[in-house]
Amino acid sequence: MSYAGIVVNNEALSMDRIFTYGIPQNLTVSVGQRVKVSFGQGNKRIDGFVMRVTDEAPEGVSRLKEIQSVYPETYFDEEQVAFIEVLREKYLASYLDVIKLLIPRGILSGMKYKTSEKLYFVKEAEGRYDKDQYRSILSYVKANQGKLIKADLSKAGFSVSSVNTLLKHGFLSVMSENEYRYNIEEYEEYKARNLNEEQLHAVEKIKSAPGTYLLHGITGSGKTEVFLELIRQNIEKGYDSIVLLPEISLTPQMIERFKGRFGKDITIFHSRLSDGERYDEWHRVKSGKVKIAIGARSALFLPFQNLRLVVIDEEHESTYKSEMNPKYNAREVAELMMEKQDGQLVLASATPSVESFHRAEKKEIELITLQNRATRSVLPSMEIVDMRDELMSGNRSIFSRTLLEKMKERLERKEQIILFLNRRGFSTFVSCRSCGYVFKCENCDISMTHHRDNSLMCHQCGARKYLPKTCPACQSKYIKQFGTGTEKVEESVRKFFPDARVMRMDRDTTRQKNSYELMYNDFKNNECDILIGTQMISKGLDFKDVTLVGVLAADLSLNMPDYRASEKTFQLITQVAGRAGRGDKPGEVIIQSYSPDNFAITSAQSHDYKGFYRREVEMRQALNNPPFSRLFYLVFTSEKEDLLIKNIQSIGGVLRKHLTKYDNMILLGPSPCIISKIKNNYRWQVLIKGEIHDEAALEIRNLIQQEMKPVYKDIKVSMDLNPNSMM
DNA sequence: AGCACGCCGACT
DNA sequence: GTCGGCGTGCTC
Repeated sequence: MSYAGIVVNNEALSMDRIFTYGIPQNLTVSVGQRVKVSFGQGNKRIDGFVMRVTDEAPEGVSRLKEIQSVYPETYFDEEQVAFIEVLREKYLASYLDVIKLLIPRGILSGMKYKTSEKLYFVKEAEGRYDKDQYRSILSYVKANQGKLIKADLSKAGFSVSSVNTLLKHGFLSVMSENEYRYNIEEYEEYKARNLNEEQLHAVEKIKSAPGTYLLHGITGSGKTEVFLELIRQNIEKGYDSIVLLPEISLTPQMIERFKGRFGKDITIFHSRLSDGERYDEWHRVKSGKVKIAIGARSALFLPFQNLRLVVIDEEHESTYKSEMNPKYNAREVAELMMEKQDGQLVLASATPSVESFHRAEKKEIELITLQNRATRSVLPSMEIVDMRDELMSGNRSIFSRTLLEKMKERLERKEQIILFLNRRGFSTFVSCRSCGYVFKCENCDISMTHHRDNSLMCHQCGARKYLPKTCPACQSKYIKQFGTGTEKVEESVRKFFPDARVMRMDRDTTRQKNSYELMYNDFKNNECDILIGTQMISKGLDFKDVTLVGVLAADLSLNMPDYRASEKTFQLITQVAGRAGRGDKPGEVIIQSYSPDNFAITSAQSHDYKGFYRREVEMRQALNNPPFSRLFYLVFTSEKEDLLIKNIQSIGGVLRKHLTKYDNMILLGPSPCIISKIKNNYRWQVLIKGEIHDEAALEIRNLIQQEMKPVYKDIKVSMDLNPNSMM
């Protein structure tokens, strides 16, 4: 008898292991297949996935059960089992979590192909069927062999019962065909452009050897053309390619470009697809019909057979890190995949992450630079406006006088304006309106958060102090809590320029399926003068008439309680500035700030990535932040606040003791999370910082699971290595 | 997670 | 005696 090692579809923590089932004589079972088994005392019928098949009987198993049935499809092969194991350990996830990445969503709920019954002509009318109505149907079907279904004939005015008669007597036949639900919209051909010398050099370099490359190209330097050429060459060799983009960059414009170049042998894979569409795209890849995938992070797991190229555009974007289990980072996973395949991973950005650039400096990955704009347009001129001066001169509005003046000018000249305000979800900080002083934690270099009892608290280490009545730096009384959103901007713009056509683009206004495209087209067709938006407008948009970009509050991202606040600010300003002056007319950017001397802002102003990077990396090193350390972020949640606090304190003690066995690993907290309660669940956090290698993280995970066993029903734990955000 | 087993108190 | 309430432990 053969045996199968099976991961069962049960989310429970203690079920995360491999169970052995017997394979009955009448079934053929192989690795990667989905099977039905009975499980537990109740013999509940559940699905499982085959991880291995052996002839050796399992040891120490008293009651061996047999597999009941097998599904036809195979979701992974033996090689990928090792990959599943690696991801499971690296991201502290379960088998099931990882397997779910590899199978299209909707599979577990039994998704099926959508089939359609296509009609075929068989023979000419004869005998008592030789009548006009039959002959016309037959000739119509003959002319459209295999293209029509009954509904089409009905629409064309034929009688469906006559069609049925012809089918019944063998004049017509039907064949059911799988119908793919992918997007078959029309697209214009996007011709290959001649690459300039820099671009050619980049292509040559990348294709010369397998490995990871960091493609650092200023905005407008034509990185996309480099990808397109690499993909073309890859296809020529019969290999597959994946291009990952942040969700917000999957603009119609970008999709047009890829489809226009490579036709329909491409899949666009993102979160807006329905389960059915996702299922179909997955099968198109699986069956080898598709050689290229463009998509968000999850596209990385499409079942390509010969994947040799992965491009991660805007590699600095945080969306490549999953917030859900497994909390994987697409950059790391892609690298693992390409190492195994001897393929190439291209990380591309105008503003590379500090982490990636640091790796390039250490020669772990190869740096390739594109220094010139591909088109003849020049980089926009950048001006910083000190908002403290505005306040002193009695201007309390969101707009500086300079910006207002420039806006007026553009409106008169019928040029377009983009106003950017990075009001992302949660953010509160306290700052002095007169001198720009921001209350920060002395230990952590992050902004302190204002609490209702009028205290300031550091949510990283738990330090607390009272909010003084006057600014510690300049004694002014103008201490204010900040918070302005795009809606308020829209209102102000309408007040200042009642005749201007204004559009606001953020998560609230683009919720509906086509709203993004509609707004995009309106703006493109000059049916709008001023576009106000969040991150969403910071990248990918290419409008030739935009000559002014206003960054309303550069400080918003700068004062986030996050060690990457400066990095994010530099990236955002640079990206959004890149929207200006893409056509013939030169662009101008106004950056409004209360801390105009901050190096993140001044470096962005002078288009100086290297300068920014140098300063930032020094600070990271001084504070032992990544990339010089790793962070391990643990969040404990419970509805029972007192139970949570009691347990978190003891966990804190146990952890602190455990960490003494490592050098250079410190524990911050326990402290309440920045968002201290979500949906009636109280949240406390612990942050471990230091040289946390994967094994140490696993050990810590196991220790915590052990410690939390008695209260596992009441307290949930989330663990994230190298988290994106710590809220 | 879900189910069975088993130990204990309350009640016919 | 016996019904059921929940704590404990196992699931190939």
